[in-house]
Amino acid sequence: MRGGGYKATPQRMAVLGALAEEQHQSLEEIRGRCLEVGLVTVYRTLSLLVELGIVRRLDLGDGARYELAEDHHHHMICESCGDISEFEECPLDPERLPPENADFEVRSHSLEVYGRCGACR
Amino acid sequence: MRGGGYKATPQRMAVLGALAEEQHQSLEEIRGRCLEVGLVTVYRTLSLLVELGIVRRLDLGDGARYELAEDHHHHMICESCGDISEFEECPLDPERLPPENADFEVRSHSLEVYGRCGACR
DNA sequence: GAGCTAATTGAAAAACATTTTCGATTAGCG
DNA sequence: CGCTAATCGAAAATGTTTTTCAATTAGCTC
Ligand SMILES: [Mn+2]
Ligand SMILES: [Mn+2]
Ligand SMILES: [Zn+2]
Ligand SMILES: [Zn+2]
Repeated sequence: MRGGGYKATPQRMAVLGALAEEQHQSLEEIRGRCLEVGLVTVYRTLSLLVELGIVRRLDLGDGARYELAEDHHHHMICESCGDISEFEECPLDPERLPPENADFEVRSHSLEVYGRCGACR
Repeated sequence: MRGGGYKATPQRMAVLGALAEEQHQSLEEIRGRCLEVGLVTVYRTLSLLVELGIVRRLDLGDGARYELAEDHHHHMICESCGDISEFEECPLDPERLPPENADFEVRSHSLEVYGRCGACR
């Protein structure tokens, strides 16, 4: 973070701290964990962290959510209670990407699985 | 559409016509293809069509996009020019879903592949 | 440790996106 | 041809994100 000539401000530390407390939070949830940081700064800091690759932004249909960009993983989303859980084992068959005949250089992918979690069945 | 007690209004037909012209359009793009339909009605009609399962809403990070809900397929998104292309062959290994030890009933999934299209290399 | 400066912050305003309201219109039915 | 519940749309309300700009400050220099 310092490397890029960015200042380590208390606001940025607070947002990072909020992100560390829980994955997949909305901006408002993050904001709730660092009320001393101005709204504009939360927006700006999240944009910056995403830009720097420190944070990943998720679009799961109910507005943006943010998570610390750790290892490659995927999400299971319960359509009943909205719970989001993670899993690491990538069920993609690398042989089949890119698809046959497609002239495309694959850089990354995102996979979300929808259904019902154990608690909701 | 009639089945559910909904009226087949010219506005709804126009929005469906716009959707048929191209996949993955934003609301504003759809609106551009049926200027005779009021903005509020475009919002309402898209919500209704999504509700009815006729249209699918995509969240690819740059705002909502809509497509006629045809067969199951996935998307390749060019990070350079933004082009979105489709492919049908699902590269998921069904053996590996749900992941081991996960107590989750899989209903559906969405997969997006990011990279560079042929034209952008 | 004090001083300097470019980076950062935050309150207010602006811009943009979506939903609600409610009176006017109309598709579909008899 | 009426009737009526469904639909439409302009305006207002609400919600979200970005821009502005004056005040503050982190990190560097001396
Ligand atoms: Mn995650
Ligand atoms: Mn598609
Ligand atoms: Zn659940
Ligand atoms: Zn491209």
